[in-house]
Amino acid sequence: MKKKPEVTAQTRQNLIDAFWTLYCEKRIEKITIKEITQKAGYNRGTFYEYFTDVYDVLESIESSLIPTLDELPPVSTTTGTLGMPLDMFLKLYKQNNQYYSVLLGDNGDPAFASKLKNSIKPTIMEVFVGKNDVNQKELDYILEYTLSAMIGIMSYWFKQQTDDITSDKLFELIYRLMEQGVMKQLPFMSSEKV
Amino acid sequence: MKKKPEVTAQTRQNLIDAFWTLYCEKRIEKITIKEITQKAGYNRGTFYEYFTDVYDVLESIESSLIPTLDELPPVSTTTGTLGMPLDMFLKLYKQNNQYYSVLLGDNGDPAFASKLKNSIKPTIMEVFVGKNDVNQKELDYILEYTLSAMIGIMSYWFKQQTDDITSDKLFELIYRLMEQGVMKQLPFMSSEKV
DNA sequence: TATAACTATACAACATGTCGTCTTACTGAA
DNA sequence: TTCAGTAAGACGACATGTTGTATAGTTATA
Repeated sequence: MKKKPEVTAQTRQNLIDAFWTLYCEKRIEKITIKEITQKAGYNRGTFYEYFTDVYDVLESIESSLIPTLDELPPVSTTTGTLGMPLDMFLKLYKQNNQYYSVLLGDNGDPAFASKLKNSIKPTIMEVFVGKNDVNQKELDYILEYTLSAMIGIMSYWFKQQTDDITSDKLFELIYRLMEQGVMKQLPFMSSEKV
Repeated sequence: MKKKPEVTAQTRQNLIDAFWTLYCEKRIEKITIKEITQKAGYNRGTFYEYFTDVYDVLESIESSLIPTLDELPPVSTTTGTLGMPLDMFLKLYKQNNQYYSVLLGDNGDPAFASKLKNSIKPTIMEVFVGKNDVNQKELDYILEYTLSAMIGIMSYWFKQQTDDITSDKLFELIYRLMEQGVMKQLPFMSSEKV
Protein backbone atom coordinates (compact mmCIF):
# COMPACT_ATOMS: atom_id res chain seq x y z
CA MET A 1 0.00 0.00 0.00
CA LYS A 2 1.09 3.54 -0.66
CA LYS A 3 2.07 5.78 2.13
CA LYS A 4 -0.30 8.56 2.83
CA PRO A 5 1.70 11.71 3.02
CA GLU A 6 -1.42 13.80 3.19
CA VAL A 7 -2.37 12.07 6.41
CA THR A 8 1.03 12.01 8.07
CA ALA A 9 1.76 15.57 7.05
CA GLN A 10 -1.43 16.63 8.73
CA THR A 11 -0.67 14.68 11.87
CA ARG A 12 2.81 16.13 11.98
CA GLN A 13 1.43 19.61 11.60
CA ASN A 14 -1.17 19.02 14.30
CA LEU A 15 1.57 18.02 16.68
CA ILE A 16 3.65 21.03 15.73
CA ASP A 17 0.68 23.35 16.20
CA ALA A 18 -0.10 21.89 19.61
CA PHE A 19 3.51 22.28 20.60
CA TRP A 20 3.59 25.85 19.41
CA THR A 21 0.50 26.79 21.39
CA LEU A 22 2.20 25.48 24.49
CA TYR A 23 5.52 27.07 23.60
CA CYS A 24 3.87 30.47 23.39
CA GLU A 25 2.66 30.00 26.94
CA LYS A 26 5.65 28.55 28.69
CA ARG A 27 9.28 27.50 28.57
CA ILE A 28 10.07 24.42 26.58
CA GLU A 29 11.31 22.51 29.61
CA LYS A 30 7.85 22.59 31.12
CA ILE A 31 6.21 21.13 28.04
CA THR A 32 5.54 17.40 28.23
CA ILE A 33 4.87 15.09 25.36
CA LYS A 34 1.69 14.05 27.09
CA GLU A 35 0.44 17.62 26.94
CA ILE A 36 1.27 17.97 23.27
CA THR A 37 -0.45 14.79 22.20
CA GLN A 38 -3.47 15.42 24.40
CA LYS A 39 -3.91 18.87 22.91
CA ALA A 40 -3.47 17.53 19.40
CA GLY A 41 -5.72 14.57 20.10
CA TYR A 42 -3.32 11.68 19.69
CA ASN A 43 -1.89 8.88 21.71
CA ARG A 44 1.39 9.68 23.39
CA GLY A 45 3.16 6.94 21.50
CA THR A 46 2.24 8.52 18.19
CA PHE A 47 4.47 11.46 18.99
CA TYR A 48 7.54 9.26 18.75
CA GLU A 49 6.57 8.25 15.23
CA TYR A 50 7.24 11.82 14.17
CA PHE A 51 9.75 13.35 16.57
CA THR A 52 12.46 12.08 18.86
CA ASP A 53 11.71 14.53 21.65
CA VAL A 54 10.31 17.95 22.41
CA TYR A 55 13.41 19.76 21.19
CA ASP A 56 13.12 18.02 17.87
CA VAL A 57 9.82 19.80 17.30
CA LEU A 58 11.35 23.17 18.04
CA GLU A 59 14.27 22.49 15.73
CA SER A 60 11.87 21.52 13.02
CA ILE A 61 10.00 24.77 13.40
CA GLU A 62 13.17 26.82 13.48
CA SER A 63 14.53 25.19 10.36
CA SER A 64 11.43 26.10 8.45
CA LEU A 65 11.87 29.72 9.51
CA ILE A 66 15.50 30.11 8.53
CA PRO A 67 15.61 31.32 4.94
CA THR A 68 17.80 29.32 2.64
CA LEU A 69 20.17 31.15 0.37
CA ASP A 70 17.96 30.81 -2.68
CA GLU A 71 14.88 31.97 -0.82
CA LEU A 72 16.43 35.24 0.12
CA PRO A 73 15.62 38.10 -2.21
CA PRO A 74 18.35 38.61 -4.80
CA VAL A 75 20.69 41.34 -3.77
CA SER A 76 20.89 44.28 -6.08
CA THR A 77 24.10 46.18 -5.87
CA THR A 78 22.69 49.11 -7.74
CA THR A 79 19.79 50.31 -5.67
CA GLY A 80 19.62 50.75 -1.98
CA THR A 81 22.43 48.52 -0.90
CA LEU A 82 22.28 50.47 2.28
CA GLY A 83 18.86 49.38 3.30
CA MET A 84 19.43 45.85 2.14
CA PRO A 85 19.97 44.06 5.41
CA LEU A 86 17.15 46.02 6.88
CA ASP A 87 14.74 45.28 4.05
CA MET A 88 15.71 41.67 4.04
CA PHE A 89 15.21 41.28 7.73
CA LEU A 90 12.01 43.27 7.93
CA LYS A 91 10.55 41.20 5.14
CA LEU A 92 11.37 38.03 7.00
CA TYR A 93 10.04 39.40 10.25
CA LYS A 94 6.77 40.50 8.69
CA GLN A 95 6.35 37.16 6.96
CA ASN A 96 6.86 35.11 10.10
CA ASN A 97 5.87 37.69 12.62
CA GLN A 98 4.09 35.34 14.97
CA TYR A 99 6.93 32.86 15.17
CA TYR A 100 9.81 35.31 15.18
CA SER A 101 8.46 37.39 18.00
CA VAL A 102 8.24 34.36 20.24
CA LEU A 103 11.52 32.72 19.24
CA LEU A 104 13.38 36.00 19.56
CA GLY A 105 11.56 36.99 22.75
CA ASP A 106 12.36 36.48 26.39
CA ASN A 107 11.18 32.89 26.47
CA GLY A 108 12.59 32.11 23.08
CA ASP A 109 15.72 30.39 21.89
CA PRO A 110 18.88 32.47 21.96
CA ALA A 111 20.43 30.20 19.36
CA PHE A 112 17.70 31.14 16.90
CA ALA A 113 18.91 34.71 16.67
CA SER A 114 22.36 33.46 15.74
CA LYS A 115 20.99 31.07 13.16
CA LEU A 116 18.99 33.87 11.62
CA LYS A 117 21.89 36.29 11.51
CA ASN A 118 24.19 33.70 10.02
CA SER A 119 21.69 32.88 7.30
CA ILE A 120 21.35 36.49 6.23
CA LYS A 121 25.00 37.52 6.45
CA PRO A 122 26.35 35.58 3.44
CA THR A 123 23.83 37.12 1.09
CA ILE A 124 24.90 40.58 2.08
CA MET A 125 28.57 39.67 2.18
CA GLU A 126 28.27 38.53 -1.38
CA VAL A 127 27.88 42.08 -2.59
CA PHE A 128 31.21 43.08 -1.16
CA VAL A 129 33.17 40.05 -2.21
CA GLY A 130 36.18 40.94 -4.32
CA LYS A 131 36.05 44.61 -3.46
CA ASN A 132 39.61 45.11 -2.45
CA ASP A 133 38.89 47.93 -0.07
CA VAL A 134 36.59 45.82 2.07
CA ASN A 135 37.83 44.42 5.32
CA GLN A 136 35.90 41.17 5.49
CA LYS A 137 36.26 40.77 9.21
CA GLU A 138 35.16 44.27 9.96
CA LEU A 139 32.23 43.89 7.61
CA ASP A 140 31.25 40.78 9.50
CA TYR A 141 31.20 42.73 12.74
CA ILE A 142 29.25 45.55 11.20
CA LEU A 143 26.62 43.11 10.04
CA GLU A 144 26.52 41.46 13.45
CA TYR A 145 26.04 44.89 14.98
CA THR A 146 23.30 45.87 12.58
CA LEU A 147 21.37 42.62 12.64
CA SER A 148 21.54 42.45 16.43
CA ALA A 149 20.18 45.96 16.64
CA MET A 150 17.37 45.17 14.24
CA ILE A 151 16.39 41.97 15.97
CA GLY A 152 16.50 43.78 19.28
CA ILE A 153 14.40 46.76 18.30
CA MET A 154 11.88 44.70 16.34
CA SER A 155 11.35 42.26 19.18
CA TYR A 156 11.04 45.11 21.62
CA TRP A 157 8.53 46.85 19.43
CA PHE A 158 6.50 43.69 19.18
CA LYS A 159 6.46 43.30 22.94
CA GLN A 160 5.14 46.82 23.44
CA GLN A 161 2.60 46.61 20.61
CA THR A 162 -0.19 48.28 22.51
CA ASP A 163 -0.41 52.04 22.33
CA ASP A 164 3.01 52.26 20.81
CA ILE A 165 4.41 53.78 17.67
CA THR A 166 3.37 52.60 14.22
CA SER A 167 5.53 50.28 12.18
CA ASP A 168 6.07 53.06 9.65
CA LYS A 169 7.53 55.31 12.29
CA LEU A 170 9.64 52.46 13.57
CA PHE A 171 11.09 51.67 10.17
CA GLU A 172 11.81 55.30 9.55
CA LEU A 173 13.63 55.49 12.85
CA ILE A 174 15.70 52.43 12.06
CA TYR A 175 16.68 53.86 8.70
CA ARG A 176 17.72 57.08 10.34
CA LEU A 177 19.80 55.25 12.92
CA MET A 178 21.54 53.27 10.23
CA GLU A 179 22.15 56.28 8.02
CA GLN A 180 23.31 58.74 10.58
CA GLY A 181 24.19 56.78 13.68
CA VAL A 182 22.80 57.02 17.16
CA MET A 183 24.45 60.20 18.32
CA LYS A 184 22.82 62.57 15.89
CA GLN A 185 19.42 61.42 17.06
CA LEU A 186 19.95 62.74 20.54
CA PRO A 187 19.83 66.30 21.84
CA PHE A 188 23.13 67.76 23.08
CA MET A 189 24.72 66.05 20.14
CA SER A 190 23.13 68.05 17.39
CA SER A 191 20.39 70.52 16.72
CA GLU A 192 18.29 67.93 14.98
CA LYS A 193 14.96 67.30 16.54
CA VAL A 194 14.43 63.73 17.62
CA MET B 1 20.96 28.70 68.33
CA LYS B 2 22.48 31.14 65.93
CA LYS B 3 22.46 30.46 62.28
CA LYS B 4 25.78 29.86 60.70
CA PRO B 5 25.91 32.11 57.72
CA GLU B 6 29.52 31.29 57.05
CA VAL B 7 28.57 27.66 56.58
CA THR B 8 25.40 28.14 54.58
CA ALA B 9 26.93 30.83 52.44
CA GLN B 10 29.70 28.46 51.50
CA THR B 11 27.34 25.60 50.74
CA ARG B 12 25.18 27.90 48.68
CA GLN B 13 28.18 29.13 46.78
CA ASN B 14 29.42 25.60 46.20
CA LEU B 15 26.06 24.70 44.69
CA ILE B 16 26.09 27.82 42.54
CA ASP B 17 29.60 27.10 41.32
CA ALA B 18 28.74 23.52 40.46
CA PHE B 19 25.68 24.72 38.60
CA TRP B 20 27.67 27.29 36.70
CA THR B 21 30.26 24.76 35.59
CA LEU B 22 27.47 22.67 34.14
CA TYR B 23 25.68 25.66 32.66
CA CYS B 24 28.79 26.62 30.74
CA GLU B 25 28.74 23.20 29.13
CA LYS B 26 25.08 22.68 28.34
CA ARG B 27 21.57 24.06 28.27
CA ILE B 28 19.83 24.46 31.57
CA GLU B 29 17.14 21.93 30.70
CA LYS B 30 19.71 19.18 30.62
CA ILE B 31 21.07 19.98 34.05
CA THR B 32 19.72 17.82 36.85
CA ILE B 33 19.82 18.54 40.53
CA LYS B 34 21.53 15.23 41.03
CA GLU B 35 24.40 16.39 38.83
CA ILE B 36 24.77 19.67 40.66
CA THR B 37 24.84 18.15 44.11
CA GLN B 38 27.14 15.35 43.07
CA LYS B 39 29.60 17.81 41.62
CA ALA B 40 29.38 20.03 44.69
CA GLY B 41 29.61 17.05 47.04
CA TYR B 42 26.23 17.22 48.77
CA ASN B 43 23.15 15.16 49.14
CA ARG B 44 20.46 15.86 46.61
CA GLY B 45 18.03 16.84 49.34
CA THR B 46 20.35 19.58 50.52
CA PHE B 47 19.80 21.42 47.27
CA TYR B 48 16.20 22.11 48.23
CA GLU B 49 17.32 23.80 51.44
CA TYR B 50 18.84 26.52 49.29
CA PHE B 51 16.93 26.65 46.02
CA THR B 52 13.49 25.70 44.85
CA ASP B 53 14.70 24.34 41.52
CA VAL B 54 17.41 24.68 38.90
CA TYR B 55 16.00 27.93 37.55
CA ASP B 56 16.16 29.44 40.98
CA VAL B 57 19.95 29.08 40.87
CA LEU B 58 20.15 30.81 37.51
CA GLU B 59 17.94 33.64 38.72
CA SER B 60 20.14 34.07 41.73
CA ILE B 61 23.20 34.37 39.55
CA GLU B 62 21.50 36.76 37.15
CA SER B 63 20.32 39.02 39.96
CA SER B 64 23.85 39.41 41.20
CA LEU B 65 24.92 40.46 37.72
CA ILE B 66 22.27 43.09 37.08
CA PRO B 67 23.60 46.42 38.26
CA THR B 68 21.33 48.30 40.62
CA LEU B 69 20.73 51.96 39.95
CA ASP B 70 23.18 53.15 42.57
CA GLU B 71 25.89 50.82 41.36
CA LEU B 72 25.89 52.27 37.90
CA PRO B 73 28.44 54.98 37.29
CA PRO B 74 26.99 58.46 37.74
CA VAL B 75 26.01 59.96 34.47
CA SER B 76 27.73 63.12 33.50
CA THR B 77 25.79 65.30 31.14
CA THR B 78 28.78 67.40 30.31
CA THR B 79 31.32 65.03 28.89
CA GLY B 80 30.82 62.25 26.47
CA THR B 81 27.10 61.77 26.78
CA LEU B 82 27.39 60.13 23.44
CA GLY B 83 29.60 57.30 24.55
CA MET B 84 27.73 56.86 27.78
CA PRO B 85 25.67 53.80 27.07
CA LEU B 86 28.64 52.26 25.40
CA ASP B 87 31.02 52.99 28.23
CA MET B 88 28.52 51.81 30.78
CA PHE B 89 27.87 48.60 29.02
CA LEU B 90 31.48 47.86 28.18
CA LYS B 91 32.43 48.41 31.79
CA LEU B 92 29.81 45.93 32.90
CA TYR B 93 30.82 43.46 30.27
CA LYS B 94 34.48 43.64 31.19
CA GLN B 95 33.70 43.28 34.86
CA ASN B 96 31.58 40.20 34.44
CA ASN B 97 33.03 38.95 31.24
CA GLN B 98 32.90 35.26 32.08
CA TYR B 99 29.25 35.30 33.15
CA TYR B 100 27.97 37.74 30.54
CA SER B 101 29.42 35.88 27.61
CA VAL B 102 27.64 32.71 28.64
CA LEU B 103 24.33 34.25 29.66
CA LEU B 104 24.19 36.33 26.49
CA GLY B 105 25.42 33.48 24.29
CA ASP B 106 23.66 30.82 22.32
CA ASN B 107 22.98 28.63 25.33
CA GLY B 108 22.22 31.55 27.56
CA ASP B 109 19.02 33.13 28.77
CA PRO B 110 17.28 35.53 26.38
CA ALA B 111 15.54 37.14 29.32
CA PHE B 112 18.88 38.19 30.75
CA ALA B 113 19.56 40.53 27.86
CA SER B 114 16.25 42.25 28.53
CA LYS B 115 16.95 42.54 32.23
CA LEU B 116 20.32 44.05 31.48
CA LYS B 117 18.98 46.55 28.98
CA ASN B 118 16.19 47.59 31.30
CA SER B 119 18.60 48.15 34.15
CA ILE B 120 20.81 50.44 32.10
CA LYS B 121 18.10 52.40 30.29
CA PRO B 122 16.79 54.45 33.22
CA THR B 123 20.23 55.78 34.05
CA ILE B 124 20.67 57.07 30.54
CA MET B 125 17.09 58.26 30.29
CA GLU B 126 17.68 60.37 33.35
CA VAL B 127 19.91 62.68 31.41
CA PHE B 128 17.16 63.57 29.01
CA VAL B 129 14.35 63.93 31.49
CA GLY B 130 12.73 67.31 31.32
CA LYS B 131 14.30 68.20 28.01
CA ASN B 132 11.23 69.29 26.16
CA ASP B 133 12.55 68.39 22.78
CA VAL B 134 13.03 64.74 23.70
CA ASN B 135 10.55 62.18 22.55
CA GLN B 136 10.68 59.70 25.42
CA LYS B 137 9.28 56.85 23.44
CA GLU B 138 11.65 57.33 20.56
CA LEU B 139 14.56 57.63 22.95
CA ASP B 140 13.52 54.33 24.48
CA TYR B 141 13.65 52.70 21.08
CA ILE B 142 16.99 54.27 20.27
CA LEU B 143 18.42 52.85 23.47
CA GLU B 144 16.93 49.47 22.74
CA TYR B 145 18.52 49.59 19.31
CA THR B 146 21.91 50.61 20.65
CA LEU B 147 22.04 48.24 23.59
CA SER B 148 20.91 45.33 21.43
CA ALA B 149 23.62 46.12 18.94
CA MET B 150 26.25 46.32 21.63
CA ILE B 151 25.21 43.12 23.34
CA GLY B 152 25.15 41.43 19.97
CA ILE B 153 28.54 42.56 18.75
CA MET B 154 30.23 42.02 22.10
CA SER B 155 28.88 38.49 22.44
CA TYR B 156 29.86 37.74 18.88
CA TRP B 157 33.33 39.07 19.44
CA PHE B 158 33.70 36.96 22.54
CA LYS B 159 32.63 33.86 20.64
CA GLN B 160 35.26 34.45 17.95
CA GLN B 161 38.04 35.36 20.37
CA THR B 162 40.73 33.38 18.67
CA ASP B 163 42.66 35.09 15.94
CA ASP B 164 40.19 37.91 15.82
CA ILE B 165 40.47 41.64 16.17
CA THR B 166 41.62 43.29 19.38
CA SER B 167 39.21 44.81 21.85
CA ASP B 168 40.62 48.25 21.06
CA LYS B 169 39.79 47.88 17.41
CA LEU B 170 36.34 46.59 18.32
CA PHE B 171 35.57 49.53 20.58
CA GLU B 172 36.79 51.92 17.97
CA LEU B 173 34.50 50.30 15.43
CA ILE B 174 31.52 50.49 17.77
CA TYR B 175 32.16 54.16 18.41
CA ARG B 176 32.35 54.79 14.71
CA LEU B 177 29.09 52.95 14.08
CA MET B 178 27.35 54.94 16.77
CA GLU B 179 28.74 58.24 15.62
CA GLN B 180 28.26 57.88 11.92
CA GLY B 181 25.86 55.04 11.41
CA VAL B 182 26.30 51.85 9.51
CA MET B 183 26.06 53.13 5.96
CA LYS B 184 29.14 55.30 5.98
CA GLN B 185 31.22 52.33 6.98
CA LEU B 186 30.50 50.51 3.77
CA PRO B 187 31.86 51.01 0.29
CA PHE B 188 29.39 52.25 -2.37
CA MET B 189 27.98 54.48 0.34
CA SER B 190 30.88 56.81 0.75
CA SER B 191 34.50 57.22 -0.11
CA GLU B 192 35.55 56.54 3.42
CA LYS B 193 37.84 53.62 3.86
CA VAL B 194 36.46 50.96 6.15
C1' DT C 1 -7.31 -8.33 2.67
C1' DA C 2 -3.00 -6.30 3.41
C1' DT C 3 -1.08 -2.37 5.24
C1' DA C 4 -0.54 2.47 6.99
C1' DA C 5 -1.93 5.09 10.88
C1' DC C 6 -3.12 5.22 15.23
C1' DT C 7 -4.52 3.32 20.03
C1' DA C 8 -3.96 0.89 24.35
C1' DT C 9 -1.10 -0.81 27.66
C1' DA C 10 2.90 -1.89 29.96
C1' DC C 11 7.61 -1.35 31.55
C1' DA C 12 12.23 0.11 33.17
C1' DA C 13 14.86 4.05 34.02
C1' DC C 14 15.25 8.28 35.90
C1' DA C 15 14.12 13.04 37.85
C1' DT C 16 11.50 15.55 41.01
C1' DG C 17 9.97 17.33 45.40
C1' DT C 18 8.98 16.12 50.19
C1' DC C 19 9.68 14.39 54.74
C1' DG C 20 11.46 12.21 58.59
C1' DT C 21 15.91 11.10 60.55
C1' DC C 22 20.59 11.54 61.73
C1' DT C 23 24.93 14.24 62.87
C1' DT C 24 27.43 17.69 64.39
C1' DA C 25 28.56 21.60 67.09
C1' DC C 26 27.17 25.46 69.73
C1' DT C 27 25.04 26.82 74.22
C1' DG C 28 24.44 27.41 78.92
C1' DA C 29 23.74 25.41 83.44
C1' DA C 30 26.14 22.76 86.97
C1' DT D 1 35.49 22.58 82.52
C1' DT D 2 32.06 19.53 81.41
C1' DC D 3 28.19 17.73 79.30
C1' DA D 4 23.37 17.25 78.01
C1' DG D 5 19.89 19.87 75.27
C1' DT D 6 18.96 21.77 71.01
C1' DA D 7 18.81 23.20 66.44
C1' DA D 8 21.21 23.90 61.96
C1' DG D 9 22.54 21.40 58.25
C1' DA D 10 23.03 17.35 55.68
C1' DC D 11 21.31 12.75 54.54
C1' DG D 12 18.36 8.64 52.95
C1' DA D 13 14.21 7.06 51.33
C1' DC D 14 9.63 7.54 49.40
C1' DA D 15 5.76 8.65 46.29
C1' DT D 16 4.86 10.63 42.01
C1' DG D 17 5.34 11.72 37.28
C1' DT D 18 7.85 11.75 32.80
C1' DT D 19 10.49 9.51 29.31
C1' DG D 20 11.49 6.38 25.69
C1' DT D 21 10.46 1.91 23.98
C1' DA D 22 8.07 -2.28 22.91
C1' DT D 23 4.19 -5.06 21.71
C1' DA D 24 -0.44 -6.24 20.69
C1' DG D 25 -4.71 -4.55 18.96
C1' DT D 26 -8.09 -1.42 16.11
C1' DT D 27 -9.68 1.22 12.11
C1' DA D 28 -9.93 2.66 7.53
C1' DT D 29 -8.64 2.53 2.92
C1' DA D 30 -6.81 1.15 -1.64
